[in-house]
Amino acid sequence: MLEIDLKSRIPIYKQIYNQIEELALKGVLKPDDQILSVRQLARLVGINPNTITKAYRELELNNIIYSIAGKGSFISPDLTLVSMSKKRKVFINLTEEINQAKNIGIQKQQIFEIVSQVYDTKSEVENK
Amino acid sequence: MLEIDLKSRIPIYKQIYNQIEELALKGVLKPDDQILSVRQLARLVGINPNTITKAYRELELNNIIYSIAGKGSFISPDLTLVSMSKKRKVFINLTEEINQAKNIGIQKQQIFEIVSQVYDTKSEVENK
Amino acid sequence: MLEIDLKSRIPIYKQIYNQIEELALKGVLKPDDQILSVRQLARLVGINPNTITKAYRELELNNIIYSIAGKGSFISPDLTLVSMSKKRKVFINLTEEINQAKNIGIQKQQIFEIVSQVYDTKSEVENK
Amino acid sequence: MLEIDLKSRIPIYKQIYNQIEELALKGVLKPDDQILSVRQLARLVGINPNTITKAYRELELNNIIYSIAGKGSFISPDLTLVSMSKKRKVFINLTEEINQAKNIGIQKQQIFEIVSQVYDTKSEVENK
DNA sequence: GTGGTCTAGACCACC
DNA sequence: GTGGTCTAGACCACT
Repeated sequence: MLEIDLKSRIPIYKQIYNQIEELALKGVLKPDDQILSVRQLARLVGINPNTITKAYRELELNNIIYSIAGKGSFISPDLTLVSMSKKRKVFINLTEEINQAKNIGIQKQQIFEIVSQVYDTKSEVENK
Repeated sequence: MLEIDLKSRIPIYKQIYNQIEELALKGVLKPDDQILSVRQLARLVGINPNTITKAYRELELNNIIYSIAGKGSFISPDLTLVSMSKKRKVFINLTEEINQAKNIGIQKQQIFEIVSQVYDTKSEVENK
Repeated sequence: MLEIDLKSRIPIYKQIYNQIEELALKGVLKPDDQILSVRQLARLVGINPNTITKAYRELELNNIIYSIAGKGSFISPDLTLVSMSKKRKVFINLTEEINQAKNIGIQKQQIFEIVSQVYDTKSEVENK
Repeated sequence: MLEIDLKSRIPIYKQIYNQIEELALKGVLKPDDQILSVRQLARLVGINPNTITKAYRELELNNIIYSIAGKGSFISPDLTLVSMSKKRKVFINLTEEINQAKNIGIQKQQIFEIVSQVYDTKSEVENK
């Protein structure tokens, strides 16, 4: 289900966060789907459960999953809201960065190349 | 000299910042050139001097201009350093943002549209 | 938490900036700690919220804090980087300023006095 | 009279500026003393006259010398004013830098060491 | 509630 | 004249 790169500069908990978020926002995981428990996932990917807990905590803070004590963790039902607000953020940030690029004289064409390069390579898990 | 869009969702001070940065980094404004005073520019574009001050302050913090109380504001002499370090940052951030956009399912085409929208805004310098 | 001297020739926003920077870089405030909101701090020290905003803005531009509209302001997680690059800068600038002082005939003793004056200002953290 | 370091990162005109300023502020050159003409000094130190001109122009702008067409250049009579305002600036900058040093946890003792190091080495011409 | 932006108007020191 | 600081009060979007 998940791929962890132990050598990456991206913290492991963030890699887990990003992949679950992506699966949820893209609809692979449906609302109210139960996801693996902290311990199950920890065993599966061979990572300390505390790290998984940290990822789940952040996912819960951002309303991507919800956890019920004694039962498990589930995908939030109101993901469209999350998705919308996240999309808005990305749009704003992207516009800002493109503006910066324009300011220093980078050509439109160069940006198209970066875009193509990102979209035409395998999925990366870069996030912030 | 500058064009302000009061209806834009980009803050006024940021619009001013962007345009002066662009003029400076592209070399239209030369090192040690004096730029309009806070009050002059405020009168010219019809907005509050505090808003101009905010833009100038930010420009100064980023070493794009320097201000001398009682004398005026001037283009920094060492813009190549700014430009170099900025170029690196912009490439990194841009790639990261595009990656995020991809991760949440935004299509390549939509990004091209944002790019075009930013680049096709009229601008005094955009004539190459 | 903070002490403001309204009669000081150092601007209020700079006093606030300095004290929060000091608390953050010395590790009293930990990464991701939430700090007082603009309005809370304004009420606490009895000055205008805009002045606090100015201090926080500067702290954010220098990556010492980060602010999220609607949530609050927090200590940056990557303070070691800030601290490192800042240390280099301070050493260079300090040496340069001392050199200038020497060049215009200021005595060593006078500089020692300034240093003592700055360091012997009461401060919550100055207890080592 | 003057020492020029062609390999220094400090611009030659600035080196000349600094040394004449130092001689004037320390009283080695007295008010209304005539200094070498641009051409004389250029020949003496083996530098292009344009560079000397630039140094003299800045000295005149800062009221350290005054030039009379056809007669030559002279040390300003009101150097105490210059000296005072320059001293004030240095005091302010120095205080600011020491504050910064304090903020990142540099000890008083370390600053004393830098001061001693600067004062106990031969005169440097560092300036900004 | 939060931070972000903007205005209007004031006073200061420096040039 | 210049930039720098500060106040008082307003509106916005987001949580």
